[in-house]
Amino acid sequence: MCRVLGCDDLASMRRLGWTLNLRSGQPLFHEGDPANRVFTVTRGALKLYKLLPDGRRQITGFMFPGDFLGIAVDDEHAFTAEAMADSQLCWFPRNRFSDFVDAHPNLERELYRIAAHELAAAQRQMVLLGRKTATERLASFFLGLLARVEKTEGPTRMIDLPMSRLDIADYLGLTKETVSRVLAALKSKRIIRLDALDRVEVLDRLALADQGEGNGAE
Amino acid sequence: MCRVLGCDDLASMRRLGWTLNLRSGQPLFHEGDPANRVFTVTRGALKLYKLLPDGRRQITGFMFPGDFLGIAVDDEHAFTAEAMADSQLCWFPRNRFSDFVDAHPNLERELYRIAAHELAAAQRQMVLLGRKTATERLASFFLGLLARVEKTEGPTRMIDLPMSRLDIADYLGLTKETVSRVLAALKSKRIIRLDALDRVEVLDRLALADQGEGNGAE
DNA sequence: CGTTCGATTGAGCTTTCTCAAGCACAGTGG
DNA sequence: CCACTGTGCTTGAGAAAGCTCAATCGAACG
Repeated sequence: MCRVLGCDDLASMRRLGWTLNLRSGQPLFHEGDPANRVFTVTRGALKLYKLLPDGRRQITGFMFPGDFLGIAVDDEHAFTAEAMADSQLCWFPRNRFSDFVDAHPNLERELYRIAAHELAAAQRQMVLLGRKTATERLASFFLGLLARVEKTEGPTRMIDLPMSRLDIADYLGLTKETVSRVLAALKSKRIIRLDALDRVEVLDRLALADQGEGNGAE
Repeated sequence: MCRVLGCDDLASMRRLGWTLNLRSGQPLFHEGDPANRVFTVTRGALKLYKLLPDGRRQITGFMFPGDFLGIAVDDEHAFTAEAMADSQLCWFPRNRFSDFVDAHPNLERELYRIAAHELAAAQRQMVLLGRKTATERLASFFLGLLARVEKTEGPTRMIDLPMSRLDIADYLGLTKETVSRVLAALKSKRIIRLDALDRVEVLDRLALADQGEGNGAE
């Protein structure tokens, strides 16, 4: 029904997939759940997060159409996945997926490639969380989203934000209030414009890059 | 001469490996360098880090004997690797390694498994960096080191710290001063003892776990 | 319209950082 | 054998970034 990975020679896999729809706010699975399926996002947007026992939350990533969701250790989900907007996914039973992977060495390699990319992204996020200021975090966040949009849709200055301020805060290791304040500051400096609450226009990408990449003195 | 991965059926690979020695403080490679080799640590300890243009540093991980070092995107290193103590590694040319992997499907799977584990560790570190207090970060750090030591050497209360306070700080997203102060606090609470500057004894593992896992009110 | 919920703004506070001084230990040379 | 020196660690005091709590705003929806 739908494809799970981007590999061109995997079209045959489409026949094995089921479709699943999620309403905004609905969880796909929880941290600790047995990971007996693998997914590809086909529509919408999800957030992935981990919770501390007292409720503090860290969002470890956002998923958009085309993203693969199924890397797991010991067949157990390491995070919760929840729809931020009405979403559609394609899924396979994991054991069937494993069989399929066994039969297709290229797919194994593709899977590894995806994991390596996610690892590199996680390392960049560690730098952000450990060492960047609030302004730098927001700037990096927007540049990352922009790069992602432009990869599929070509050059643009508009970014859609399917996530709330709280989600952004929990992704960047800040509070929603700080996110609001930094957005206000970036607006007043004419670096961004808020077309709507959930839609940002990047007015000055160079200034944003300056702020985002830790070039020392502003 | 030495093995790169833990897979038992890969003993034959040992014949392909070269040995490399590093003095404490010596870099193995830098972020951005072409990644034309893969490594396994056989002795010593390394730190992996990324720098911001202005010099701020985030250590993304530490490597100990048995650890594999070679996951890369686009054959480029995403971080710098530097010896924290005199170290020994085993290495292969990456292209030869790739050929070998092609010929051994199990190895490909093992590689994926390693990447998945590292990704899970990176996600836990994001929670630490984004949401934990200084005390919680140190507690989690010690518990992680302890678990790692115990995995190979059985139950113990002693942890060796081959890294400096600055390294710990740059791993936990703190300053060396804060690390020192938190250590002093944990000492005065009789939760840990400093056998030497680079050697910690865990006196009260439960208290450490309480502090480390975000159980809210202390 | 009134309500609701997320976003924004404000004020004061806390944690952690910064800067600076002091300490301890290892290595060196008198 | 012991001062001397360098380096990393610790401790202190003040500053700052970001957090908390609280009030207000504003768009969406009945």
